[in-house]
Amino acid sequence: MAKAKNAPTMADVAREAGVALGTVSRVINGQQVGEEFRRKVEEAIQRLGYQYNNSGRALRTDRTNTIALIIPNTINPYFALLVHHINIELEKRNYRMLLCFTKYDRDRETEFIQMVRQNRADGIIALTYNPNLTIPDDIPFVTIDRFFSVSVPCIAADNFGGGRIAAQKLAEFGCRKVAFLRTGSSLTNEPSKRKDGFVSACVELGLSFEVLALEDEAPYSQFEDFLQEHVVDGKLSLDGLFLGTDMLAWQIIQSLQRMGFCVPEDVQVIGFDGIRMFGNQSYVVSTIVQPVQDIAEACVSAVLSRHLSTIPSLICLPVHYASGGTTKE
Amino acid sequence: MAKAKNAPTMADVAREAGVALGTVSRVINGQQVGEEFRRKVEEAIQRLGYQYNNSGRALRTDRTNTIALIIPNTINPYFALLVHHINIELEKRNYRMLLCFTKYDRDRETEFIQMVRQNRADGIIALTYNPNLTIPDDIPFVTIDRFFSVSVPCIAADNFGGGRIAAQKLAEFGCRKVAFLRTGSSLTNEPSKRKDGFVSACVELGLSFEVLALEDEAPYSQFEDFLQEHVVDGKLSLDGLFLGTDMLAWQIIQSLQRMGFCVPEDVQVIGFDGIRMFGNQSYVVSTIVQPVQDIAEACVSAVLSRHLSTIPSLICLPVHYASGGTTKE
DNA sequence: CCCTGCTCATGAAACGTTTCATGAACTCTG
DNA sequence: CAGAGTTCATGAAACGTTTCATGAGCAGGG
Repeated sequence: MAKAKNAPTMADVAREAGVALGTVSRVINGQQVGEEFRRKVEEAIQRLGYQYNNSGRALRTDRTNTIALIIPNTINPYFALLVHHINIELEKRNYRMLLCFTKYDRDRETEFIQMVRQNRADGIIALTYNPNLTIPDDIPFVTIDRFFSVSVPCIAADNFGGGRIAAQKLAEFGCRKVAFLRTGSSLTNEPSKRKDGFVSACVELGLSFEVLALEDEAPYSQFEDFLQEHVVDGKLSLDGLFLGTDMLAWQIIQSLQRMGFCVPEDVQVIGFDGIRMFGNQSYVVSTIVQPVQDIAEACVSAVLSRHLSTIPSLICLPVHYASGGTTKE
Repeated sequence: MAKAKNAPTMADVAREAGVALGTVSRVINGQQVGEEFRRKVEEAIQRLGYQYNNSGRALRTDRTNTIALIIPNTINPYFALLVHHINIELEKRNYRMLLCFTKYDRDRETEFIQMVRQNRADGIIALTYNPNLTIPDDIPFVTIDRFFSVSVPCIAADNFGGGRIAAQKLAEFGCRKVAFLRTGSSLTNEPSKRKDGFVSACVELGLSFEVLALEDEAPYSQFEDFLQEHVVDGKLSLDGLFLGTDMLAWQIIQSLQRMGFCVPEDVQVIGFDGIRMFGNQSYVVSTIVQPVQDIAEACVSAVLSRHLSTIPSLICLPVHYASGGTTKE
């Protein structure tokens, strides 16, 4: 069966090279070692085909070079993008990723933190859906898009600014009556600022606006009901919509089309996230693009920072608008 | 700083409970232990807030309960789906996932195997793009969609059957002149059987067909050239297309629309994979759906199997057709 | 009552690293 | 040339588990 049972160890290398165990360790870790000793050790490593064993190091140092990422899933393209870039960023720094899918289940989030503790990960990056989550104080903890307290760094896009941009764009397109729709109203989270920014810009721009914020568990049909309520004489009384996410924007566009309305002719629709078809194609809908790569970078440097407490408790990264949508005809 | 330095260990628990170290271990691992001892140990664990430490166990047993997944990225929705289901499947069995993104880079694949070795993962599941990859013989190794040799289990969808279904569907739709387009011709991989199945069914059904198999690195423009060559008198001389992947199908549909053709009125298009918009919406294109969940399950049970050599060297799982596409209008 | 066999807790060794105190071999300074 | 300082290899201890040989305690059979 698999695993060669008597894989050579540092002790074997030391014996082969005729040096002390500690010397081998220092060669491997690139520390100060005399030229001749280094050569002897390296040759011995070659001869024996020695393979470094991280388990030993983890036990001794209590550091695993692993960071846990807690996230609902990898199916939503925004999450998939986050996972991708965080992994790349970790890899750059020689860290591994321990991936935990919560499927939006709050109990699982708690269980995962426990599991992470037992696996001695060196830190946690979490995109959580439990506003009452108990943040561990024994492991460096960084959140994405969720502000818990000043002692827990939160990395987010500039949601407020994004909301403003959305309103400005709708105004540019000539919209006069707009609405903001989203789920997740129960969370005191950063994304809820999308609404705030949107509203503030609508006021400044003199746009008439409405806001529909549903609970997380609200059925999608409630959005359709909202649309129906705004149909008068076969016409939609709204000419611009800003949705909390691209996924919602996509669904709304489908609904509008089923109802016989054309996007963007009858009504402009803007989403949030910056999802692209297959990653490298055009944007799925017109959208406020999140700087996923920068977010990933910020999360990783924050969680790996030696002095977590010196990290700002809220880091906002700039967003931008991009037009998209499947080409009509 | 983070980590509480003197976290209690099994030895502390043993002392607190007044029992031997080994007894604590057996309680924790659910082995035969007297009732009274078990109770004492459990109470001590509670009192001390003891946390199990996996590093110690990994060192001692040389098993980490971790499986590495080597895959190009998580941005392509098909890969994202695989990652998701494999993770879920591993979690069921109390295993963790070590995720390695190759970005289609062959050297990275090799480097990852080395890294996995050092991290002592218990096995590897790989979707590789290097047909010359050296498969390690010291770690259980299972591939997705790539057949290497009889001693390396390969899990795949029934690509041949899928190709047949595609041809049958096109025939049902009334197509007479069809084509199969794909990249990746250089790999002697399972997906290339999509062509074989398609061709065999075309022959049986009396469809006239063409095949365009491009190298991996071929620019997308070559597909557009192919389409252009088949325009005669402003009409497309093909009425059905089968694409190697949904991504390609999606791109082709965009191209066709730009060229002024309607899908499916002018030409039927079928992809392969079963990608859905945001995971739970309708299929992006009409497609042959891969049983991702079953593939994940098969990969995990294979790689965790105690007797890898008894696993069939090729496992094919059934596919099915699903119609999709963004609703026209 | 002795012996055998069983159940089950004990204590110690082992896994492969890192790290630290020790000291050998030099070099420099006055 | 003696003493102080520097560089660098050594040997051993420690990290937190699992596992194994040992033996204590007890029940049953003759």
